[in-house]
Amino acid sequence: MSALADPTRRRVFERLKDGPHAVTDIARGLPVSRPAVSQHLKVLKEAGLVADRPEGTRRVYYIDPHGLGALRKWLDQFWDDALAAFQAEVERSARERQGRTDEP
Amino acid sequence: MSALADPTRRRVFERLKDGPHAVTDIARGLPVSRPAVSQHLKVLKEAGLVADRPEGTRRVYYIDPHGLGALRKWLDQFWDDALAAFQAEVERSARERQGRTDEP
DNA sequence: ACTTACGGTAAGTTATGGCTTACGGAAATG
DNA sequence: CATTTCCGTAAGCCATAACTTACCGTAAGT
Repeated sequence: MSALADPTRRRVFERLKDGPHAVTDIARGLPVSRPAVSQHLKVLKEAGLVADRPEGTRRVYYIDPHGLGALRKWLDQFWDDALAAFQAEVERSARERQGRTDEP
Repeated sequence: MSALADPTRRRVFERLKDGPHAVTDIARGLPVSRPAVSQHLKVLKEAGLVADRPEGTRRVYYIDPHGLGALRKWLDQFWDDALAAFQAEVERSARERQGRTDEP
């Protein structure tokens, strides 16, 4: 999750959304150097968000659905809990407002 | 998204998962000072992930379902696109392997 | 075999951001 | 009105991380 913090790294990641790309190809259009992109890809790979395969002299990177799925699962769980707490709070708030109509 | 990068800030956020809490209450149990928690809450608020209301002399923070929903939506969209690209790639790869059985 | 293209890694610099201490303002309490 | 509690903000420090340049290994083309 902290792997997607940096804006540039997110751009690298989003660049892979439409399919596999080589490193130089990814770096094209980004305001940073190619080694910087390599370093970002390393972080994304360690986070399990991307994978890579050699293809001749170049290295093709693509999104790893496994890591992205884990992130989605975490967020969904969080969403369920938070929503439940939120609704409970709304009800509690309503009950409190109701009880206060005849207090001071 | 980059708002949830820092581990401490995630702990602050997760602390609100079960309902609203005041600042001092949140800081209790965390290894950082209260002002640090305030700063984290400021970031989370600017990201639209939490909201707050004054309650006497204290300030109660709670998760904003709207911001969290937006994040979830973004991730779901990303998931769909990435998965589609991944499956297309798998098919392309299979087709390539098939075509290569009688080449060289 | 020589050359060229591609990409990972090292070293060093700079910038970003998280933390602390210190201070000031607003609301309840007496 | 004085005091206390709660919280946000400012200033400064320090660790981390993002970026660049330079270098080296590897695979393809000629």
